[in-house]
Order: sequence, then C-alpha cells, then structure tokens
Amino acid sequence: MRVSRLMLVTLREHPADADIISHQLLVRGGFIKRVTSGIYAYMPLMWRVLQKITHIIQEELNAKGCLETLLPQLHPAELWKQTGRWQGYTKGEGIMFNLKDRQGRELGLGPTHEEVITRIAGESIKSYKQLPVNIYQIQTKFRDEIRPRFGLMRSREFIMKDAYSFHSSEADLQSTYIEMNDAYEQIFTRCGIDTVKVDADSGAIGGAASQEFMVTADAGEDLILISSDGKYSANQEKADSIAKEGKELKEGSPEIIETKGQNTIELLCRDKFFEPDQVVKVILILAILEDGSKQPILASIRGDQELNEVKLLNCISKQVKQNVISIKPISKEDLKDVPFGSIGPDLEDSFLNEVSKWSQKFIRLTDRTAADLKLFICGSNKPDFHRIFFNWSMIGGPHQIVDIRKAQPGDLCIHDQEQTLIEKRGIEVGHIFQLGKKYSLALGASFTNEHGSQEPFWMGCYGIGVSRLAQAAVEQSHDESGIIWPINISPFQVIIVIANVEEETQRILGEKIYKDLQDKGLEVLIDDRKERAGVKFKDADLIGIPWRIVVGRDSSSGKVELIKRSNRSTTLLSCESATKMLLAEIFN
RNA sequence: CGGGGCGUGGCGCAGCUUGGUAGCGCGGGUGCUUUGGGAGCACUAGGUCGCAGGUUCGAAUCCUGUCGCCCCGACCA
Repeated sequence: MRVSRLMLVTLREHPADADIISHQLLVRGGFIKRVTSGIYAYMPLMWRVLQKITHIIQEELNAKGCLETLLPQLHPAELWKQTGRWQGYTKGEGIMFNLKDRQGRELGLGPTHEEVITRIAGESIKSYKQLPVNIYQIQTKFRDEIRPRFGLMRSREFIMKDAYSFHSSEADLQSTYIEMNDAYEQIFTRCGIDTVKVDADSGAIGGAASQEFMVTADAGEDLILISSDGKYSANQEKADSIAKEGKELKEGSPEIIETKGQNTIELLCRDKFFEPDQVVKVILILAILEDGSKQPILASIRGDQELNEVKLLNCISKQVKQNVISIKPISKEDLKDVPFGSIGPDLEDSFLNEVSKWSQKFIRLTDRTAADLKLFICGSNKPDFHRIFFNWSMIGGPHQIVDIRKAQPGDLCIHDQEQTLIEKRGIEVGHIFQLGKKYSLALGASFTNEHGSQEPFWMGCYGIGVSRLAQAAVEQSHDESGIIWPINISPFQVIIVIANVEEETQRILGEKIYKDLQDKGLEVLIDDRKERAGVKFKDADLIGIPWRIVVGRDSSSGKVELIKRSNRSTTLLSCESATKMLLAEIFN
C-alpha cells in the first residue's frame, strides 16, 4: 500500500477529549475517528489491526474446534424477558439500547448474546450425541454505557468476540473452560500483549467460575490485587484476603459514653484515642430486588475496613433467593429517626416502621473482621452515645458471619500468610465464565441424555474485547514518538520511506524493494509522498510500523537503512542484505 | 443521575469581565527557495462564533431556554 493513497491524516496535537496516551496516539495517527460520544469509526490502518487480531482469534478458536457464526444484533424483547434480563438491562441505568419497530414490537440491540444463542442451540441440539459444541462470533456489540470514555477502551459500540459452549455435564464444561483458557493465553501471546489472569466476580451474568484477562496499565479501569509470589491474583471485586490484625482493645469495663459531634469513626477515634480497627462500623443499605420489593440490610464491619458492594450484593442475592437489582445507602432522608453516626449492630427493626413499603426486618450481616473482635466500640442506637468495651454476647451476637469486605493492598494472602497483596491497574480484554444452567433453564433449552430424559445444557461463555484489545496494545507498547505495534497485529510489517521522491535513484530503489518484499509475502507500506524526509520519519514513528527501510542518501551505492521501531537500532546495508535480514527477522 | 467545565474555520486555542461587525498557531491550496527528523518566504481559500428566543441603534460578548461534548463520582459480562 502506498501512503500517498492511504487517506492518512496525522495530527501534531491530540484533540482535547483524549486523555490517555493510547487514545491520543490512535487519534493522532489517524487510526480512529470519533463520530459521537462513545462511537468511533475504524480508519483503514485500524481496520487492518482489528482484522489481524480477528484472524489470530479465529485460528486459535478454530484449532479448538469452535464454530464461527454471525448472530443478529437486534433481539426481540420477549427473549430477554424469558431470562428476566429485559428489565434490568433496559430500565433505569440499563445498558441495552432498545426501541420499538413500526408494529410496536419491542427490540433491543445486543449487548451480549446468551439469549439468542441458547434459544438456537436448544432448537438445534436434540441429543447428547451432538455435544459438546462451542459457537463464537466476532461482531459489533452495543452497550449504552453511562459514561463512555478513553476512546475504544469504554465505547458504546465496540467489537467483541463472544463464544458460548454447550455441554451434557459439568465435567465437560470444565474441560472446555480449561481449553478456552489455553486458547486465550495463546491468543494474547500472539497479539504481543502481556496479560494477567485474575479471579473475577461473575456478576449479573451469573454462574460459577470466572476469570478475567487483564492488560496491566496505569490507565486501566480495574483494580487488581496480586500476591507477591504471583500465585494469587484477583479483581478487587472478587479478591479475598486476610485483614491485618488490629490493635486489641485493652480490658475495660463496659460503659456508654457521650460522643457528641463525633459521628464518624475518624472523629470518634481522634477525640477518644481509639483506633478505627477497634470499632464496629454499621452501615445501612437498601437492596432493591427483582420482584420490586425493598429489603433493608444492616452490615457490620471493622471500622478500618471497607465494604465490598459486589460481595455484599451476592450475599444478599443468596439470602433472598432472587436477583438484587441495585443497592444504595440508606440516609436520613429515608429514615428520620435512626441515629446515624451512633448505630449499633443491634439497631431495632422497629425503626423500619417509618417506611411501610420496605420489608420490616433487617437482614443483619457481620463481616468476619468485626465478628472476630473480642472487645469493641460501637454505636449505642442513641444519638451522640457510643458503647465502649462491649462484646458480642452483650448485644445479641454477631448474627450471620460473612465476607463482605474489600481486599486491600497490604492484606495477607489466603493461600500463604507470608505473602501480601499488591495492587495494579488493569484493562480487561478477556473474560471466561462457567455459566452453568442459568440460561438453559430460563429458556427451556435442553437435550436428551443417555438415559432418554430431558436435561438443560451446561453452558460456558467466553469474551474478548477485540477493539479494546487493540487499544490496550497501544497503551502497553508506545514511546514518546508514537505507537510501537507488536509485529503480529501491526497494520503493516514494514514501511519503506523514500527520503526524497524527487531523486530518481531513491525512487527506483525504493520501488524495487517494495516489489521484492511484497513478492516475498510481506505486508509493505511505501511512503512515496512528496514530503520532506522529516515529516515521513515522524509519521512512520507515530503510526508504529515495527520495521522501517529508509531509502535515502546512500541509495546511489545501493545501500539502505533497516531500522527497528522499538529500539531504533539502525543498520546500513545493501538492499539485498536488508531484504534478507528483514525476512529472517519476521519469519524467523 | 449528582458535581465541575467547554462549544469561535479541519485540529489546538485567544477574544467575552468592560457589546462596536472575528483573530493566532497548526493544517489545506498556489508559487519560489529548501530537501535526513513535523522547513522558509509570499499569496490564497475556509467561520450562520452549537442552536432558538430576548435585551440593545448594534450581540461571539449580556439574559433565558435548549442541544451537544468532556472531566470527577455513582454505574459497568
């Protein structure tokens, strides 16, 4: 391809809306153009990158026996109503774009395809003899993100590979899960990016085991925690750890003290010389359930710890045996009489009488860190009074003991208490799930097993954010001059820069190398523009082609420069040797 | 949705406080010079100042409304 024909427009400055380096470089290099908030056009160079990634994915998945398909983007509402996800995905802050057609039928743009594929599988697969199958597609997905940002990192329209597997047994699902894990590691390695695999919460999608593949980068939106020996790594939403032990409260006789104005743990500790880890913090939360009912939660946790809302939500779901749509803190506006700032774990249910629409009984949960305190300080349920030197038996016990705390960097690891957790930021590029039977049950997708009876499928699902991966690669591989594409996903493998196209010798030699390399099967870009050499060098750096051949002042003696983009190492050699050396480097 | 900010040639911005008919840098075009790291000079094209009302002799500038976009948070397979 000739740069003169490439519609290449590079920018010296980046647009004001690009905040992270990968976004800036992709815009400056003319790879993407924003059309509206969270929606981008992939320009020709970018499309080549995306196709490279696509091909790697296809090769690896096909090698595992996966089947490529293309599923519809518009989904009928009733399909999503069957799994109970229509409400949650379209109402309130739902991410599913939805509309009505001219007959008034409700439709949604697919943010994911469990419903569609499960119905199709249910209709197509009759017998265990047809199992297992693993179906995937690579296509545009739509999610009406509340706040799109960082270019392709969190966009509303994006390219995703999603695969769904169907099995006759859990063991078979697990073996495919491992196979997919291997395929993913291969894919990311071939794409030239470093990923960390972390345990993840399976979230709204439901299911058992779930792991995410993260590209570590400071611009990452997810916080991940990794043990110092590397044996444990998890998304913060999921991470379990052992909190550091607090300073035990010295013996003292139980009493109730006045604590006027000390309505936060920080203030209480400062004025009374306690430590936050000697206090039981009580948090009131309202859970809104799938059936519309509202369940108040009273959560107790050690004062220096933070609540993990994902763990809490999962914990509540389990209790009430249905999905929790959302949780929010309960405030003074909700319950006027509750002594916020002085609440104890034994706050009476009668305080709920104020709001008749809510369930009239708290679900009381106590985090392990609070339950383990032998003596503690806590609210007295009277405004401006706290109890000190109390123990659990004095206030009716710790209720249910659960893990609802946020793991923090510096915490001890559960697999080895000699190890501590360190924190990194990550960009999620892949996610694998064991879904179980959630969707097959909801949609009545079943097969006939060996014994002749109907059984719902065991399912797995596996995603890769293709467009996000491309940007993550840039986030991980660039320097002050521009992008450095990993060779396997670079839009071209080599760029020939003719320093001065007015010089016939240079032009002829450049064109000869161009043809030779193409004949050898390389993907070659030739910068034949009537620009000054400096401009072409800057552009070549910016767009990040891994190899560059400069045909310039030494061309009269048949010599060219071969330059590696990543470290700028330069070799002056004959054009034949340059070709040979380049082929060796690329095909080694 | 809450908080903050911004809409002025393709891009980055100034002008707005104190109303007087729009400017700078980059980019585009033409010509001459230059030619290995985003060249110099000259000429040139390109703007309903987001949109709609209002105030005024006069609005990019003041007022009201509205739309769009960005940042922080909440949110997010």
